[in-house]
Amino acid sequence: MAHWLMKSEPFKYSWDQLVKDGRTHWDGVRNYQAANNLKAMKVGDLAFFYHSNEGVEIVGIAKIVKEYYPDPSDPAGKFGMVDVAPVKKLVKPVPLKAIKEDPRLTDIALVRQSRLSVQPVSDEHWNVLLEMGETSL
DNA sequence: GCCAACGTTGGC
DNA sequence: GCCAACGTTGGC
Repeated sequence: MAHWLMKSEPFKYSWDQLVKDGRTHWDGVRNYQAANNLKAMKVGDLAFFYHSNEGVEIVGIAKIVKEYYPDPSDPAGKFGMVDVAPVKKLVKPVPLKAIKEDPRLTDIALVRQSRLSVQPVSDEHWNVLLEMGETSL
C-alpha cells in the first residue's frame, strides 16, 4: 500500500470539515506533478492530512475511497480528483518545524518540494511521522 | 525551444 | 505582508 501527504489550507478546507463531511472530493489540483500523484492513488491508500498556511502541521490521516476521475471544476477537462475520507486524527499533530528538525526526515518532499500539494511518503517516513504523532493505526 | 515575465504557493 | 521557490505563459 502506498502512502501520501495532501495539503489543505484550513480556512479553505480543514480536517474538522472533512470529519464533518464524512468524505470529500479532492478537487482543484492544477499541477501536473500533484495530478500524477493523484492518479497513482489506489482505494485504501492512506494519506496524511496537512494544514498549510495556518497550523502548518500534519493533523490527521485520511484514506482514498475513490480513484482518479475527472474534476468537474476544471473547465479544460485535463485534471482529475480522488475522493477521501477521514481515518483518524493524530494524537499529537506533527508541526513542520519538528519535521525539519528530525534528521530521519531530511529527504521528505514536504521539505524538499515545499510547494507540491500532493506528494508520496515513503514507508520509512510514514512510520517516523506516525511515531512523532504518537498514533498507531 | 529558449527565456523573460508573471502568477501562485506557502513559510515566516 | 513579504519574499523565495517554482510552475506557466507567450513572444521571438
